[in-house]
Amino acid sequence: MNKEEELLKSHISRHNLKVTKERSAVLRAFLASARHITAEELYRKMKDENSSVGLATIYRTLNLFCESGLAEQRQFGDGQARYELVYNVSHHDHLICQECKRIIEFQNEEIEVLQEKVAKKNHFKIFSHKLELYGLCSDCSKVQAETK
Amino acid sequence: MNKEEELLKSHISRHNLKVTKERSAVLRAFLASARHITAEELYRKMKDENSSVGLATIYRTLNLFCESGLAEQRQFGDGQARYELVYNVSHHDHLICQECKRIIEFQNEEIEVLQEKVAKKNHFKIFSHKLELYGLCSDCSKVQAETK
DNA sequence: ATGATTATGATAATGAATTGCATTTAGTCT
DNA sequence: AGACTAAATGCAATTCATTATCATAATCAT
Ligand SMILES: [Mn+2]
Ligand SMILES: [Mn+2]
Ligand SMILES: [Zn+2]
Ligand SMILES: [Zn+2]
Repeated sequence: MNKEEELLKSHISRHNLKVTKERSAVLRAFLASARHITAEELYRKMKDENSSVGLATIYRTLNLFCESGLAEQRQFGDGQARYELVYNVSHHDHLICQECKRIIEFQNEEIEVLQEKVAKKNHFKIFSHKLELYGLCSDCSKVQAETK
Repeated sequence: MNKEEELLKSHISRHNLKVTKERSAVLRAFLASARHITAEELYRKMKDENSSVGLATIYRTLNLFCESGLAEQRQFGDGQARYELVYNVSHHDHLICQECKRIIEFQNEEIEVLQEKVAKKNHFKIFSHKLELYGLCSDCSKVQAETK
């Protein structure tokens, strides 16, 4: 049993929930898929692999992952929630290419410190934050330069 | 005719659109309302002031404002788009109180510079960004401290 | 194994936002 | 001013992601 499975099961037992084959299957598929996956994408992926779990259950299970601290939901502005593993993954923010939809992760401790400074100045207590940089990745910048 | 009206009318004529009483009314109401208003809120406000414009037109007009560079849309995670005047308003980011929903604006040039640095390191070209700090404002922190 | 409780799948419902369409309006050209 | 054309409006219908409902099935403590 891997760390992620352990975390989920501990959350499940702590809340009088039940371990089901669907939940295990969704966890397996989730851990095996690319970061920042949508519910619909995960649903299709599982269907393609002949392990069909209802879409409603995918949504329910992804929410469960978030409640357990295993995953977090992201909104990158395209109207679909994306989910990513955050357990045993260090905090990071995102660069989002508006052309190819690529998502690049980055960490910047200086920015984090400055955020706290801003909060302090405003007597504000930060619980979470969202920093997203939208634009063009290097590949797409090149293409655009060539085209014109 | 104020600056905002001028900007909008210039966009309108440049795109062979038309100045209508509805658009003028929405602009007036928008400029007179609090920052970060939702379409629904603006709709209600106008209805209350006996200047009823259809909700679809409110949406269409707010989109027009965004296209003209007068306003920008924000998503603060509650599932409803908010709009704010950005013409002749300097760039800023937001602190959002999860308790009372208050929105505090701040500017931090250091963070902006660091964002560019991150982008450069990743050969990324930034077109826009979103920095939101979620938590408790000073008032709500106080209440929470007293309650427990 | 039983039984209480939780989970699932299928489908309906929700809610913000957009769209189609018949009608109205704005702006331009006589 | 009147006529014409393109654009705008209101209303209802539609879309799309997500959640809720509910009958049935599965889990798990006893
Ligand atoms: Mn990430
Ligand atoms: Mn603002
Ligand atoms: Zn790209
Ligand atoms: Zn507050």
